[in-house]
Amino acid sequence: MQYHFNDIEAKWQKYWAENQTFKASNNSDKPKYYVLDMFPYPSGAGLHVGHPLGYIASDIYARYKRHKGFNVLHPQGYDSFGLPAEQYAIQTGQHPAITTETNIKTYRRQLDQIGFSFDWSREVRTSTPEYYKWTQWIFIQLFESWYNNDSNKAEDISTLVAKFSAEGNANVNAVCDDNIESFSAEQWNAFDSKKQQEILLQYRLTYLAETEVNWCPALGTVLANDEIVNGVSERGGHPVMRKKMTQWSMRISAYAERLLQGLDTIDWTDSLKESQRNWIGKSVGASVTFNVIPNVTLSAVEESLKIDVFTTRPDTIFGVSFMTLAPEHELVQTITTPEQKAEVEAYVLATAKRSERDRMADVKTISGAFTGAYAEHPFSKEPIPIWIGDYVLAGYGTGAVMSVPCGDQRDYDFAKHFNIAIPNVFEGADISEEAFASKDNVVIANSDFLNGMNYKKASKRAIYDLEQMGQGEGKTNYRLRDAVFSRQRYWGEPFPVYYVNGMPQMIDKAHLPITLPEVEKYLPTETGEPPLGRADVWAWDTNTNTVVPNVNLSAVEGEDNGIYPLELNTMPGWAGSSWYFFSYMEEKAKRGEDFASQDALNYWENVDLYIGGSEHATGHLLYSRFWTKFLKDRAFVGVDEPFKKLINQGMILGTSAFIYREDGTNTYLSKGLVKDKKVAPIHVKVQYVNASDELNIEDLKNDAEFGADYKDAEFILEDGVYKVGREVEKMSKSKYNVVSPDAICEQYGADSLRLYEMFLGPLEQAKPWNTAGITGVHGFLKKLWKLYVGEAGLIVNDASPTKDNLKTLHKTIKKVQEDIENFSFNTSVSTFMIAVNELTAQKCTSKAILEPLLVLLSPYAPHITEELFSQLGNEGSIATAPFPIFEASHLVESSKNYPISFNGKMRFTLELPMDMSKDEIEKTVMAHEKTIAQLEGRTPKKVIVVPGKIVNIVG
RNA sequence: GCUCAAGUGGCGGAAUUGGUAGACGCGUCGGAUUCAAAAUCCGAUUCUUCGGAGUGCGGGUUCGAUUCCCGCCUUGAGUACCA
Repeated sequence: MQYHFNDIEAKWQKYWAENQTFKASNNSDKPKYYVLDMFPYPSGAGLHVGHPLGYIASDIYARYKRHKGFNVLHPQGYDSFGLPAEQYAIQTGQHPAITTETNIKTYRRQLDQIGFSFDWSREVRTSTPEYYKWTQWIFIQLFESWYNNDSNKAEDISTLVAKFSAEGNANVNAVCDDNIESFSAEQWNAFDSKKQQEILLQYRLTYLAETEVNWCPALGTVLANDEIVNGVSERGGHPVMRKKMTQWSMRISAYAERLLQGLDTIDWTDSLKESQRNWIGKSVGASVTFNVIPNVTLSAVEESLKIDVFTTRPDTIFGVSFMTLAPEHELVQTITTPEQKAEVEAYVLATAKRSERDRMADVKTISGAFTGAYAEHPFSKEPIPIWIGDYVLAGYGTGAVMSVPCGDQRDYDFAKHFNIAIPNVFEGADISEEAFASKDNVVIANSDFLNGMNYKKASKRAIYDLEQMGQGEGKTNYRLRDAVFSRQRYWGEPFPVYYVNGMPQMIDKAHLPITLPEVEKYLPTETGEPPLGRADVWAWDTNTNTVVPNVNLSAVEGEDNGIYPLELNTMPGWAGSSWYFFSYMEEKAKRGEDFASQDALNYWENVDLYIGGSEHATGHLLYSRFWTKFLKDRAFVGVDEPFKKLINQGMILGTSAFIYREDGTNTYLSKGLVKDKKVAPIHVKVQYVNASDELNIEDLKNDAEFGADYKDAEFILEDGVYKVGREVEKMSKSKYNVVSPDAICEQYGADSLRLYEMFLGPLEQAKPWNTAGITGVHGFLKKLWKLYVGEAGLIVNDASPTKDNLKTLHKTIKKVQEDIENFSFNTSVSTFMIAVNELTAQKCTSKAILEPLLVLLSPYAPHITEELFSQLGNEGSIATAPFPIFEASHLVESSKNYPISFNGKMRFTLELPMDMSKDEIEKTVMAHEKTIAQLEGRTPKKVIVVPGKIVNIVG
């Protein structure tokens, strides 16, 4: 009987679906284990062999945990809101919901054929109203919350209102907007409703603000910082510029410290934690206030102008010889003297013209201008010239720095360039060539009361004195900015928000979801409003609590018919993906009444193992942590971190193939003939190239898409064949190097694909795909089959296992278990190959060996093992069979070479039985030592055995 | 520039706490089977001037280093005028 993998795989996939083999239960005596993949965006191109890598790894782990007696939750779903579907809709007019549905069908078919043990009863799609109802609900919860620094958590906005009406805002310690005016309880209670709403908005965890955003004209939308790569949009590579817009923002900065601290409690890779740490960018220092010295211009405007700066080096405050403001700083116009006005204005204009990208690319050129104004040093009272310079960024800190040229290289370069004094405040430091930027081995000098102190002591003292004078305070700064939450797109979650007198109002939970309206086109309106502005029905009727046509909006000023405009923006891609892992905790059919049932949340807690790409380090993974912490603060969930352990699978790369067209001709040269000739390398589809890099010219000429281009082309062969060039690149449709899992499954089977993807190399490493190698693992599966099934059928019997059989089995159990727990799936594939080769050589037919071997292999190759398991006479799925227990006694070898050392010096090795105890080894070696000592005419020395290592003889 | 990860045959990659480097697979070569091929099976395969040399390069620790330490080089990823 042959190994008919296609039949076997189809049979068992059907069996699993019909029997709901992998359906997880929300109550069980078994311990729980939650294994999650980052859910895919269902793109039109379908899956290529790179996509399932992480899914295969997590599936192996999930199946292993089931064998180990865990109640495993292993769900899958789709991140189905997104830009590609919308862009496709703009081009074709096809509704994104329809393309998304089509794409999901393709994905589902492709996932099913690989044999994953997903519990599909819990599927999530972020674009369905049943799901985004709760995304909208979470948004409302954020709106209804503020961050109390005293309790260090988010609280209901009502506690803030209570404080305001009882004592005003003087004692409120909240994370909020800058420059909030202070008011008393009396004032608060006297404010009208609109004023109160405006103030509260400055405290809410999601708030409307006029912010400078990254505007992408080509995409017609704003982008978050993590959606921009090298100054262009991550999707499409379009230019991005700065623009002021009123946008919803998420006050993630409130959680900066907890997001940082939380990293110590989770099992993620160091590099990923490091990325998040850098992104959060904590720096500890002080804010220092400099008073501007009044001059001709200023006296007319304001007497007591102040400039706040942030510094990490308050210890060097006596080294300040100038100040630098960002050209965009709000005080620049005010403080500039008439003599300097022309120069400063020219400089500000020149900087504004340069794009963000130019400014980033050009860090070498030093430029700036003197404002003519001076500030007073808080301690020495010396006048300090105030400059502007584009090396100071408006967006970080206060947009102003105290420049200490002796201690900061950029200040140093600036001072040298403009001939500003560089006072040295470090004892023994040479600053003739460059600044002394180290914080270690610092002794402060020329600094009055700070002299002789180190960095730590001087900083502390400087801060203390500044605080006493009211000229500054200790301060921690974070790079993490609040996240813009509005997108000018159609295919996203609508906000549950309408506006009364320009103030946002939340729609009550009872009336959610607010579903996406139909629009004719998916482009922004002619007046520049987001696509939702095209909807005929997009206003909120507070009388009926329904969405109604916009035409009913009150037209006459002062009239109020209770119908108001709805928010036109939609939420960003990361909204739905920031909480989907909680939604899986309940079956689709049982969702609805609550965002997730408390029982389910309490049972599953958080994700035990999360597998996905590292490209989400500062996006999805940070936002999910933020929302989880928020939901925990408001007692909606019980956990502080969403993902306990995280593994980043490496990318599978494609091997592109090139043909070489000689310049100016229609002639293509085989690779070896190119030499010095001028040629243009052109990608060709990899399916037309065999394992020896030989091109099938006929197939290429018959290609439906490009065949015509080559009809009249001449191909110059070498040794009778056309050889292509090869290059390893990212697998991508545009590089024609995509290998589809469908073809692999058809030709070799899903089990071969699964084994081969694992065999390719370490999970976390990037590695090139090479289809030729799959014959190795496919051959292994055939050998495995032949070990169980002969010409006439099953050849497994009840023969008792030999010592060698047992040794092979138990060494395999040990290795495979270790490998799975360490996520080194590649080496266990080798282990299986060795085991099957050994058992074949041993002519093993014993069921006592061959049945446990199937269980070991079943996470990797679930179909063939199910089939053989069933042929061995077992009822039900192998998935629930217990993992075999390792017995060390079977591995005892007859002897081993022990290195013997004298006083740490290696002298000889001694062959001793493997199972000898420590005492016995010592005794045996001692006997040898006595003999040697007698020959060498000395007294014998003491023998010490270091277990597993070497035998030491000391004296 | 900074941070992190990694450098081992023709290729993908193995090597417990430092203990016989190159497991396993691909490819290549040779053989068996076959009229022939596919498929299958068996053997060889780091280099070598046959002395040895060898895990990016140069040092160090050790009886012993792919593994630990120091200094370089290269590649990949992330980040960037962060005060």
